[in-house]
Amino acid sequence: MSDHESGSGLTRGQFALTTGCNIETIRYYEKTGLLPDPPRTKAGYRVYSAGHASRLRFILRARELGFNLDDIKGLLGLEDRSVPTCAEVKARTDRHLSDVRAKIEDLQRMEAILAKTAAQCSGADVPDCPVLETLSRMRDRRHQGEFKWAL
Amino acid sequence: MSDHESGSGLTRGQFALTTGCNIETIRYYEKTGLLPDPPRTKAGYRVYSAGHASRLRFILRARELGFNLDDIKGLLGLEDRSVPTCAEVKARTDRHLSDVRAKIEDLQRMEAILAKTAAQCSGADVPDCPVLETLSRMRDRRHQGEFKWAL
DNA sequence: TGTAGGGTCTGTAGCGACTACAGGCTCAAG
DNA sequence: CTTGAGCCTGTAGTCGCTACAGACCCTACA
Repeated sequence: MSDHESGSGLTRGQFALTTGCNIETIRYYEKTGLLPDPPRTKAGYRVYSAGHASRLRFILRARELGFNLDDIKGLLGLEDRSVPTCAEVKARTDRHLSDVRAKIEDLQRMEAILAKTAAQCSGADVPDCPVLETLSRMRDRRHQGEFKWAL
Repeated sequence: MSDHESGSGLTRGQFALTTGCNIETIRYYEKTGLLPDPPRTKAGYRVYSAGHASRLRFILRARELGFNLDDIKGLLGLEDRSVPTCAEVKARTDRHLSDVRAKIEDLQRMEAILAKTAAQCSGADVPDCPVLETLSRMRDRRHQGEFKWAL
């Protein structure tokens, strides 16, 4: 780098490697305001330092726990003012936790039905199939719209 | 309807109401080939009949069990030829079932950590928070990229 | 000094499964 | 004949990335 800044700065590629985050994801987090715009070299190359790394790791861990990016902005205090209080964080976490539990329940319902019907399959090279039977006859559960998250 | 066809045809709105499916979703399923293009009145209005209804219900039930639209095309025999064999359906179902189980496990991991850390919160109006502590210090699990489905 | 190759820059499009809207047409009731 | 509801089409937005095109820059080697 003709442009080299004193010592510890990382390029985008190095930053991606050391944090284990996809290089394009980093740019996306900057665009959406989760990561601050890093300083640049004269040529316009980003230069990352330790502060960026610890914030990115925070974000990645929050994603691992299933928080969405808006939630993470809240956790980082990027929404209204500075660091949120424990009460605010707890409220957000509790909301998220109940979402997670609801998803688990939905998936367990699916799992039970799928396992039961698949177990009835002959596995033969014939068109008669218990799974298709189930899908043709299953009673409406009026849960439509509640399971949409599952894709 | 000046255009009325003999008896049992439904308009798009009626079809949406009786199947409980969003009106735009129906059009989307037609566009993507899951539902056949229905016949039209002279003015271009769609006319749905019993066959459409039972296929749409099949699709909605498969979605309730978490099958994606490609899977559903396969289940409906829209991919290669006609009705798939029991063996093919079972294979698809088993694949889907193991996806569902993997998602349940991921969510349960999240749930455990979230519940544990949220339980440590004072809930007070202070900036010190066990959740933020956890997110700042959590060990890397090297599961990055495996939980991405969860949003 | 020239050049080849890698890395970086920007903006934009694609994924899946919808959902929503704009602007126009048609239909039935009053 | 008007009014308002419903239908038509095409297109854009959602979320969290991911991938690409075309340009620029930087280093290493001949």
